[in-house]
Amino acid sequence: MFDRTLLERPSLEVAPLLLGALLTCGDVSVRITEVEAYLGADDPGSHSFRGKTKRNATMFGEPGHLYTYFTYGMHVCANVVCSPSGVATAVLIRAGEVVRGIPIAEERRPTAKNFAELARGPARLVTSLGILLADDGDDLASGRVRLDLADAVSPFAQGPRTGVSGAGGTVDFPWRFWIPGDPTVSPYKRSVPKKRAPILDPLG
DNA sequence: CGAAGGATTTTCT
DNA sequence: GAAAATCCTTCGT
Repeated sequence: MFDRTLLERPSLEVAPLLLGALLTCGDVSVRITEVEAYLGADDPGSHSFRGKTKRNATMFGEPGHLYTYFTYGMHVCANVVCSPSGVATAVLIRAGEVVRGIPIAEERRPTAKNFAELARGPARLVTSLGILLADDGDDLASGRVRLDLADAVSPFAQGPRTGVSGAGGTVDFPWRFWIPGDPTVSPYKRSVPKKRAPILDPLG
């Protein structure tokens, strides 16, 4: 099931609807367990904050398309474009559970020590599925990468977004959504980071 | 288990 | 030229 009208809403409303949904590329499918909403004008952490560029053009287009981007010199991340054309919001897919094509995913992610690590983390999920930078802009209803909202009904938890540095990371907004207790949700940044002050030794 | 540092290149200032 | 919506390895407890 793919309903584009659901995705025409702002990413903050769409994000929880994606939990439990199925993302498929080729012979591998992932059940989405963790996402983050990215807004437009009011969100310094969003790629679309400073207007349209060559990289983020897909975010400004029709909802229900795939927005992929290259980051940290080696990683690709995947988003679902939300909001009507001209309004740039999107939901970053942060983690999921591989439910089909596990042997293929294991081959692509040899460093994964167990099934939960196959797609735990945005770049890992993209690697397991085999999503490419070239898939940017694809229609999730008919493209190489597809989204199925059929089972997207799960209880969800909500908390601060993670991994966002710069201006967008100085304030914690509850723009991250996940399925509580799921082993595939990123463990290294919790909903309430410990964030202890560094322990200083007065004697040096 | 947690903290810290390196890898590596695109993008925008 | 600096920062970046990350991941992996290593080292310490």
